[in-house]
Amino acid sequence: MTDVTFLASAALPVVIVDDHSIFRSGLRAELDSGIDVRGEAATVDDAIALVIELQPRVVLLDVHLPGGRGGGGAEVIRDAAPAAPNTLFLALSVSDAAEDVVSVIRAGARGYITKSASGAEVSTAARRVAEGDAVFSPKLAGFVLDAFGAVAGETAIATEELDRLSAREQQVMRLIARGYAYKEVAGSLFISPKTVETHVSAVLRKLQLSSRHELTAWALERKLL
Amino acid sequence: MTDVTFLASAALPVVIVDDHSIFRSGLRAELDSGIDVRGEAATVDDAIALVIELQPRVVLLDVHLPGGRGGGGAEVIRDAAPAAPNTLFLALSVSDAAEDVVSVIRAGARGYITKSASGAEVSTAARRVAEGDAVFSPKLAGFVLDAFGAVAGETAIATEELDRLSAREQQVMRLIARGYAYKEVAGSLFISPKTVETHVSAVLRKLQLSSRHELTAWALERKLL
DNA sequence: GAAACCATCGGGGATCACCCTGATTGCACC
DNA sequence: GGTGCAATCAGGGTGATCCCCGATGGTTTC
Repeated sequence: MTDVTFLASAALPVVIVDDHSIFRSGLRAELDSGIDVRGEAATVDDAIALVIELQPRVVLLDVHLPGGRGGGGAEVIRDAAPAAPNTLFLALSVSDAAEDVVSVIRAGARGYITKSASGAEVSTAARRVAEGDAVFSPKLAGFVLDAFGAVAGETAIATEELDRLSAREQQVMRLIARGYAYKEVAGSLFISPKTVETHVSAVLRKLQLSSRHELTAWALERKLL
Repeated sequence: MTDVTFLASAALPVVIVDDHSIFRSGLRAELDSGIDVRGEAATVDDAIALVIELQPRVVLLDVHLPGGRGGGGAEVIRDAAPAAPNTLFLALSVSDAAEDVVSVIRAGARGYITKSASGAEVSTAARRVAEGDAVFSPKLAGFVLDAFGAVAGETAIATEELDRLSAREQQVMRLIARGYAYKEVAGSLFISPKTVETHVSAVLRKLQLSSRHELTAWALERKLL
């Protein structure tokens, strides 16, 4: 999609949600001609009703909002999105605190920019969200990418301590760490509970742990489960 | 930062890395005047050397590349980035496979767009990367956001369930999840082991867990320890 | 072929974990 | 002033956990 087809297409219908009326009117004035502000709301409840009524393409959504059940912008997304399937949400906030970003992104926002952005930048961001893009302020980009990298790269590596356990001991260890009782482990490995006991003792001794609870924590830390 | 100051600033110095010469020349021709292509490379080794030599602001980097140790674009980032601290990498690829995206993002790329993008789109993406933004194609935006939500959201959800526990119960829960025995918890909180038992029972019931092992796993998953 | 593991099994016993049914105090809400 | 909840504690019980002591047979290693 090129800029030409873009400018030639109809203006982008948006709704502004923010509890500060001065900010709303400033934003309305600063947005460029490619953005068509269809409505405004100042509280969680008003915003939900307005979004469902107007079905805008994009909602410019403040993160901190009064009303509703105190969920702020995230609550608006959760409640309005099911009834507005073609609406996308772009979070606007003065804050770049991790918990704010997390809550709205999890709720389904397609972007997050700070209020220090200019009208032109917000306009561009709204269009990009409408195109399906994810938009983040420079400050947050690194944060999001780090989190993404963390979830994508969780492949635990070699553990020298693990090598000290025999194959059977490792097998028993994994089951014990998952919380299975001696009897259950015995049943699933077709051996006696007493044998399981012996293996567990060996595992605890070799790993210098003192209980199966520590074993669970040990295994979880190393992502062995 | 407005568009005006942007256009007024010097052209953005970039390097193109791709093993297809036709694509390189097409990209060079299609990029707008705000982009200054300083050089091109076709292999991993050439790319590393060129990036270190020219220190461009942005590298337009193909994901699949011959040469090096077979690491493709990710290898270029890993080897060149330490010696080019002010250089940012924007991945370009025909593929939108998860593993390709993951490898270059983990290596440190600040964006990932598919080769179906127009020259204007690549130009804009390069400028946005230079500003510190994270750029993703629409197709990938959802993928990245999902992954982000997955890793970042558990802390948010945990608080909801956590609120169902009284202050004292949370206190006991943390100690139990760390593997302390009833007696130890009792000693450190100056209450009777029997009271600890009562609290633990309440915690397990409220969280719908059946043993302290599950509690340990529950707490670790939510990074409460 | 002895030494060093590994895997298998058992008895006995001390402690721990978990559940049940109680109880008391204090605090807040209506 | 009753109703509810959080926090404290107790008795009694069942089963699980963990350690001690053993044992047998198999493989690998030197």
